[in-house]
Amino acid sequence: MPELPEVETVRRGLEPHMDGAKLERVELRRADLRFPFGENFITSLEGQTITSVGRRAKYLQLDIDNNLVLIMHLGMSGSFRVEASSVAAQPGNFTLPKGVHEKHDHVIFHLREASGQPCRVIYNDPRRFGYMALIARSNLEDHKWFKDMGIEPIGNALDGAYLATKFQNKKAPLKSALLDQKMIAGLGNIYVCEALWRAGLAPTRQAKTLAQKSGKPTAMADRLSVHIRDVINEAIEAGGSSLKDHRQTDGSLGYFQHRFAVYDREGEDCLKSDCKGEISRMVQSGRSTFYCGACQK
DNA sequence: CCATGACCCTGTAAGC
DNA sequence: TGCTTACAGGGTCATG
Repeated sequence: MPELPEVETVRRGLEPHMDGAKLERVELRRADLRFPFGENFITSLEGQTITSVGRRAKYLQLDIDNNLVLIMHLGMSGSFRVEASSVAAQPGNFTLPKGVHEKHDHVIFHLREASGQPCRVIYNDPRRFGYMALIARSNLEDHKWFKDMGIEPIGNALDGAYLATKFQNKKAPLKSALLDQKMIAGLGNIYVCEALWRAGLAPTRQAKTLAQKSGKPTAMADRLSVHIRDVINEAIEAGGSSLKDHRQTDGSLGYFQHRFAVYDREGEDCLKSDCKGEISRMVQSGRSTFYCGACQK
């Protein structure tokens, strides 16, 4: 499910329950996801308190009060659900009703929320492309997953000048360049397609054609940067996209998929006013690209 | 440097 | 109804 807007939606769903919560028990229902859990995964977490629930690109980052960071990546099919009591916790030994294991529930965090309420956070991942790892806070920036990571697509760092500079000598197709996490981290297949359509730029165009010889940003690079930021922000506001029934942590559905202009719309009419084209599908670097051949140049 | 394909794993939908 | 195939939001690795 996970591009940046979906991961951010998950983060916002987890934060009220996990920020300040104590990890009373960590239950692993198998030895690995995509990678094995570290040997000390459980013992490093149990009894500790979560001090913040953050995100970098498509990675969730939970700060633990023993100077470790719990990194969680959702892969293609990972999701969380929260089981919390709706009634105020009673003093003493209040506990949640026994939970029901669903297929592909792999990790269960048994929490005591900052408020004192008991809570379970359950990670489910049919394809197991997701992963979790503990990294020392002091080594985080140097870790292989983060050291070459590009800028966030939302925020001030992304503008036409950044794109023009980064793409200066890039012969790769624009679509591939935008998927490169070393350029912009967190952009995935869907939102790249959507941003290119909004900007009226062909996914096949060489990335370097957005950069001027002088190195100054072109109108195209400016336009693209604006549309990337807009589409990501709009998707976050909409609670992400609910493909394949992916749900938010409270079980509700995001609805941004209803606003896809090109993704999964092969053969349908282009939605740009005055454009008579229809949406095509092609494969670039092994992934589907959806685009309008008539208005994306 | 770049492009392509295989791979990790399971579920779903389409086609026969 | 069953079987087979293609495909899916990510990311890494080997190969040419």
